[in-house]
Amino acid sequence: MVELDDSRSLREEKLRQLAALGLPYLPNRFPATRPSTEVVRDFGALEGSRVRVAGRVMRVRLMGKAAFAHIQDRAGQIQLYFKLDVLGSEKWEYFKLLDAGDIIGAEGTVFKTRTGEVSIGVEDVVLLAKSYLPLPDKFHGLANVETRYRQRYLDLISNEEARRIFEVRSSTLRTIRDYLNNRGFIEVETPVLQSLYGGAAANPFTTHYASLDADVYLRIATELYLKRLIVGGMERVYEIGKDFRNEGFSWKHSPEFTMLELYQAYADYEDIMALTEDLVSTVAQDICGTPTLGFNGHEIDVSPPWQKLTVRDAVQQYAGIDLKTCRTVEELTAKALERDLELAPSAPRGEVIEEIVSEMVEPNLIQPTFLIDYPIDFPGSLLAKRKAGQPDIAERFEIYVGGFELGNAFTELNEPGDQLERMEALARESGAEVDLEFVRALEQGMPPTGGVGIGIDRLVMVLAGVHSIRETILFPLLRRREEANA
RNA sequence: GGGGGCGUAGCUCAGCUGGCAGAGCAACGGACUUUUAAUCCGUGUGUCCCGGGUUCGAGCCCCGGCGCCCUCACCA
Repeated sequence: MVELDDSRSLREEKLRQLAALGLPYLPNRFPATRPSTEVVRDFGALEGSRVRVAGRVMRVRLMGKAAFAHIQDRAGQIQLYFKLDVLGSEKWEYFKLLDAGDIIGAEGTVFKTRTGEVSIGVEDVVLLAKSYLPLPDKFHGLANVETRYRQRYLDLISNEEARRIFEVRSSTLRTIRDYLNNRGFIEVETPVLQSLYGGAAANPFTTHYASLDADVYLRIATELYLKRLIVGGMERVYEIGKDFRNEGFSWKHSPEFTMLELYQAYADYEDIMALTEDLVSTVAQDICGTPTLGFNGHEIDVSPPWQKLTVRDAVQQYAGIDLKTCRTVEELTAKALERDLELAPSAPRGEVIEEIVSEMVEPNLIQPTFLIDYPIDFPGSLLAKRKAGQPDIAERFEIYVGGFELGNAFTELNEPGDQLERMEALARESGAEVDLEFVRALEQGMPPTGGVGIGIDRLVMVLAGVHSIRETILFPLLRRREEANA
């Protein structure tokens, strides 16, 4: 009947033929539909009654004068049964001009087939949107990683696993918000474009604001602004938003990622540990129905309480080095080099410890662990308060699950003098600019405060059991590419 | 940025030692009124990522490039 070379013009021709039948097609709306899974779930009540559904045609099995098709909607799939006798010859012709991939609306009677599948005996069908392009393999789905990311819609259409991951992500965000909102936290939004960046150690993305003729940065953290809000009396604040770090991609790093940061006044890092383990286990229970998660070949139990391990004990346990007796950089560096660690020749003590921890400790922290009490000169402790009576220890913890870092937290440094000194020292070493306005906010008086930052993408990785951060990001950044599709 | 791997039909993938470009699904034509990875009969898939080179002959070998994946490095 139709003899055209490519599938697109074939489908265009089918649409013309369908239009020529004079029946309704491509309406602007198709209201009052039920989700597919609701029809299946409520079969007992719906059997024999008329329902309307809509979705994408995924597979068609044409058998002469009858046909089965599955449509997919946001909830799942349902089978439709088309029969010449029921539809009448005109509508039957209309149906036969539809293609796999088309979006259709259907109305009909709920019944169960001989093999027991809840289905809809279609009495009326309408084309809602034409698909001019073929679907990926109906059995294998779409496997090509690059295509899955560049054309994520195809991934979502054809791979149930992709839909599942992003449902987990959505539920994670919703559960976290519910949890925090119920505990008196308020959600805020702080600037993404900043004229001075800070709050973490990372290279920023730089852009230019024409109106001010000034370079501005995409934020690398929300910390310094959220603490200003604590100074302002908000007491319990959180932000869930994108941070941007101009660094390499890896299975656990994305240049653009989502971070939860929360701050609670009158709390210290012990309180924040309790909050964190309760939050994460609540989210896991809510989303997965269990505190036991499969991740990267491990069974991870996020039920509280989590193991607490000081950096000193961890280094003793996993590297066999006693930080208490081994006090000079030279001694420590020698021991690290004995263990085949790579170190810059003049690395300061804090960096040597960091190298030991990241190489020999972290990969072993599979079950949820609070690694606590960092040496004050350990990189990343700039904004952490000193432990009472132990000025060389920062009240800081990092969360490890499955051998990788999930979050970082402090009893927040609220002494402006100490903060300024430490920022100035860092500025001398690394050239980082001191955020004097932040220090001035501390001078106004910040209550004792605990705070934590949790990588949402990484949390979703653990909750969904996927090993690549890109799997948790709908549209991961890819190099631009010429699309040569005709 | 370094190292390794991959790129073949719309999709999933084979392709041997360099010798006519392959299969399944999808598509198209036909049969079939409860199928479900429907089945049966028939048809065609193509910038083998791009550009050079070697060769009588390149999907395969060599050089250069592009893209993706893994890994290392970077990551107060």
